[in-house]
Amino acid sequence: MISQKAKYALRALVALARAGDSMMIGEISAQERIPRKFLEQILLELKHHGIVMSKRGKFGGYGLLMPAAQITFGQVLRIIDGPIAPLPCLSRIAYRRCADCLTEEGCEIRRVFAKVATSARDVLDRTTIADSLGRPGRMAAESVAVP
Amino acid sequence: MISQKAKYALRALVALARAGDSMMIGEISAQERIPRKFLEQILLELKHHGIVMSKRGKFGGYGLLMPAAQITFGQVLRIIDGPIAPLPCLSRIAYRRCADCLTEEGCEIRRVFAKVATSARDVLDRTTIADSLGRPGRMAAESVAVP
DNA sequence: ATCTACCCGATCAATTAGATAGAGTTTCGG
DNA sequence: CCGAAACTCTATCTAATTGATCGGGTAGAT
Repeated sequence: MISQKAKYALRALVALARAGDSMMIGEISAQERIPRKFLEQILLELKHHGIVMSKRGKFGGYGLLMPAAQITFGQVLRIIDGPIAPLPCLSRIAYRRCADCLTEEGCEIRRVFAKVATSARDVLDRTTIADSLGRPGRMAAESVAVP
Repeated sequence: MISQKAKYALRALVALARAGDSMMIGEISAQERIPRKFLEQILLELKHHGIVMSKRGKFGGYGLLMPAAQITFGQVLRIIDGPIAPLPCLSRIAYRRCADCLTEEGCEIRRVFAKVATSARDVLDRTTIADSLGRPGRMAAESVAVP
């Protein structure tokens, strides 16, 4: 399960992408039904990671810092929830050896979950906020296809 | 991330499958480096779900109740960790509507994670304990293939 | 009888999730 | 310059979950 926080972060980014320009925290909060103060934290975190930018003061607000077609779900999930990998010994951003595992190559569990991790990353690192906005059909790879 | 508990459960089952017959908790615990009392809980839970059986008294122990080729990773994970789905609204065993989501069909987040869930289940529900025991190569689907 | 090994409920410490609070800082209109 | 609006940041809180331990209970073999 992904955290509620990550879901909120993705929803906020989708809202910003759909709006096409900057929005105030209050607007996003109301439109997406996200607790306002919680959303503040989330957007701040996304800002610190260079995903969004903000303008302070009256008529301030948040806007995307990168094109929506360059922000992947994987990127956002890693910022908010940490590793996507189902086991610490399979994480690329926060690898940790399993303390109770003798040899990594011989680990049956690891072998199976490596496949799960690969296919999850396949989807999450290829799907962008812009992709998710489109009609239910085609996403990622197919988005560049010729009609 | 799957829980430590689920990892222990899978490791215990793999150990039982490899051994080919029943083992005492103490043996599994020592061989797999799993805290003994914690392992008791886990095996008990697996027993309640019909995955393993036990014999009490002197020379007692645990054994697989189903052939290792019929116990899937998905099955074990659902017993120990609950739903595999990354969102409650995508779970088959514990569906819950997202409280903050207006329409399920229009939810961009859901659409993307539905793909992740499908590919995770593809692996986890097709891979059995027996599969994981084999040589690093071939698993699941391919195991019935003609040479 | 009694030793062994499983059965099972209670408890516990540490961490995390989800959220709220509040003081501070920047920016603008007038 | 003033003050309202809006973002910034750190601290704190509560409930739930995780990972684990404890201590007795009960069945079975000798």
